[in-house]
Amino acid sequence: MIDVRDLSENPEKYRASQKARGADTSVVDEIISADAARKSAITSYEALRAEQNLFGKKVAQAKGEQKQALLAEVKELAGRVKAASAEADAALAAQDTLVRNLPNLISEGVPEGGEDDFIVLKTVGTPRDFAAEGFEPKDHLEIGELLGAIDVERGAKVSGSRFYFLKGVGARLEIALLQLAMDQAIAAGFTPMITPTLVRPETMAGTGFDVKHDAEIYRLAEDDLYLVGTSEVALAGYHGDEILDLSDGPLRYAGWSSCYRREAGSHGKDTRGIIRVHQFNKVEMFTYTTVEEAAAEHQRLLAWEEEMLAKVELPYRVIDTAAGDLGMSAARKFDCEAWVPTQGAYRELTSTSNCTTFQARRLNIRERMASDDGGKGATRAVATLNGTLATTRWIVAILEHHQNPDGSVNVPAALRPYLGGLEVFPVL
RNA sequence: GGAGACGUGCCAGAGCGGCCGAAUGGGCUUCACUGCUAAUGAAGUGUGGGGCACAACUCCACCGGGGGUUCAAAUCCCCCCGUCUCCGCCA
Repeated sequence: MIDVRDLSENPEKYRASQKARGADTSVVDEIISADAARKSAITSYEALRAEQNLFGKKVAQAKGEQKQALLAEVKELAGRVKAASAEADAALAAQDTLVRNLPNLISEGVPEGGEDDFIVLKTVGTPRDFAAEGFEPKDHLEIGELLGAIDVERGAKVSGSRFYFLKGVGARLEIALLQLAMDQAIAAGFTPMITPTLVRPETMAGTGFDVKHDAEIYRLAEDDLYLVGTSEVALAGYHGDEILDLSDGPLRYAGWSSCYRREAGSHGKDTRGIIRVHQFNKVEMFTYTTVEEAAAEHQRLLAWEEEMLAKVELPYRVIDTAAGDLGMSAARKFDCEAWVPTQGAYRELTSTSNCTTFQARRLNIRERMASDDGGKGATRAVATLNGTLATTRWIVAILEHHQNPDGSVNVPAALRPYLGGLEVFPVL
């Protein structure tokens, strides 16, 4: 949720942001007028209420006939108070709906345009030249089957399309990868967390997902619970309705969880293998910090993602996502995309977003400010950020990039300690 | 799933439907006293929003959340959420 006061004072800024997203700019003015309506409704309610309170005191003190007379008089006032209260509630709800649907203000420097208008910030490593090596690379599914690592047929049999089994070295690789990620996060000072994967609608909504309309979300209507697409949701909700002390620096959590996505709008896309699946595992970094620190923390999260990519020895590039392709809650987003040889393309392996105060406002997460006189200072919304450290999809790039002509796969050195020293995944 | 108890400020814990934003104790902050610490004494100590000079003062909202009854609700009624105890069931 954005800051309505800031919006009222700097509407141009928000119009520009909406325009950059390719979204409707008129909602900005709608919010401003809704805010004015809200204020005037509340003011008249409060005035009436004050009058009623004053009357109430008189009623309490009066006796007998006098009391009866006062009661008759105040009854009429009570009716007006009730009407004013209803009006104020309606105005508040109207404004709230508008504000909740307005995406976050994009940061300065975010590229304009849509999905294809990202800017490549850098490219690290070089894709392997399989032609020069004299063999045709196999895709991750073919390799996965040769290694007995991935079984999508039985995944489909048991659960449907886009489900799979990781088996043998496939299962081991996933565990190793996530452990490596977790250990890196812990070394960097993150608190490791295993999070709930079913959350309440308020938590989902607070994180910036539209519980009612988002086609990506699995719902358990019977229980009014929602399967998370990332542990970010649970980690953002973790400190909901709390006042944090950030005087010792940011609060950093590394969440390990399964993630669930309906992939409703992606029929026919990435249907082969495990690039795009309904369920996968992920280690996610999540930071609560101050608004001033948020941009620097965003760079740190990106650096940690790159550190992880370096450990598994993959060539990748970093992109700065264009405004039109940002999610509801992100003010800026960087993705790391690894080279997938058989696709001849870079594919997203990590994504880190700076959500500024957007989630914190919805979830009511504030920090205590220092005060001059040693007492308690005021509070204000914190900034939240998130970033991927490893996911099941990484297996795709690892298998393809580190493959040998016979289909066996070399294990990156950093993963070996987690695999009992195994250096090669052999063909069965 | 069944039965019951409870949910108040940083914590503990009171609170006849009006004088309760809320007793009391602890904690915390400031001051005083003390060679230091401790102890003691005094004062202060919720959050958000509005008026106003972001002062004094004052108004509104908030006693798990949401509705309702009433001139008036922390206090009565209903629903939901949560915690605890007992029973059942299943890991």
